Amino acid sequence: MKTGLITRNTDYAVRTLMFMARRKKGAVSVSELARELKIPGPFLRNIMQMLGQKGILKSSRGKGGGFIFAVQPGKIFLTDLMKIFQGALKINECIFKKRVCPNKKTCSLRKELCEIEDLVITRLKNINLLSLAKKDEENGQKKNN
Amino acid sequence: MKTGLITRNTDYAVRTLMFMARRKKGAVSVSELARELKIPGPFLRNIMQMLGQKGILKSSRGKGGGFIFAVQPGKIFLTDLMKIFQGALKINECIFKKRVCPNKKTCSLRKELCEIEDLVITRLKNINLLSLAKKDEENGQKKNN
DNA sequence: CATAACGATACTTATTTGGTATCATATGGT
DNA sequence: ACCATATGATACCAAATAAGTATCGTTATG
Repeated sequence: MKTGLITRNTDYAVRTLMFMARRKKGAVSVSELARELKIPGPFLRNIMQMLGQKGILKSSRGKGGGFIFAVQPGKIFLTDLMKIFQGALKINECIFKKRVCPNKKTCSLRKELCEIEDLVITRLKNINLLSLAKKDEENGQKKNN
Repeated sequence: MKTGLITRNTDYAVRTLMFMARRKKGAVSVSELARELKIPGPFLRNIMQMLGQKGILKSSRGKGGGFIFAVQPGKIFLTDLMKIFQGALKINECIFKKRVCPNKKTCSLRKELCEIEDLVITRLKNINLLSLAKKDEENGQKKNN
């Protein structure tokens, strides 16, 4: 299936923020992040700028500048990033939205899909960047033992 | 979000099969279905041919010909149709699949998404065409009272 | 004042999705 | 026999979305 749950930019954003959460220290530049995470530099730049605009990150310009969290990683949820990069949280869009759908109210397919959508969104809402980063670290340590 | 759970052809297939399940009678032609369901004829034709090839429907050619179920609607699941039109059931594709992902094993994002994927697929596997059609009918009746 | 950073924004390219078109073959009714 | 109406197979086209680049400008530091 090519219709995935999260897109590339959301994914990159998540991984980058996870990296930053673990790294702690001060501002990080896009070029360092791109190098470290093997993400195309210019693309990551867009992503970071977006996160800045949306208030997730703060930026400082000039030599030694870069990005730091404006919001605690524990308070950044996967759904926030999905909203930023993918728009409204919907995994099921009624095909007949724009056309005339005579049975929007009665459509049982729609009902089922909406239920599943709710399920997914509920789960996604509970995933925050801090816990993701922590779990990653734990898993990494296990692996090394 | 544009990355939805089911695509147009799957959706059309579901609605068409629901229609056929309720209609019962013998073979139905694509042109009738297209007219009735307001789906672009040539597109629906592809869809129906696909369903024929995959053994969901049987077809008869010539005047009076058309499609009938080869499998009982109660034994056709949403996941079957998704597989046919959207390929393998995956709502989360690891971004680094083709590249080198150093932490596929430890990636906590991946883990979370896989869990959600399982949840969704479990639900989808339980949805069959007969029950969809029945529920639709019930809902329609309620509406009319 | 050069260099290294971000801000804003426009542009290009690749992929996927949605939809058409065409030619061939089969079937039933007159 | 023949024509209208079906599907079979397949190739093609177009619109939308996703992924990635490029450029010019501004700000800060050493």
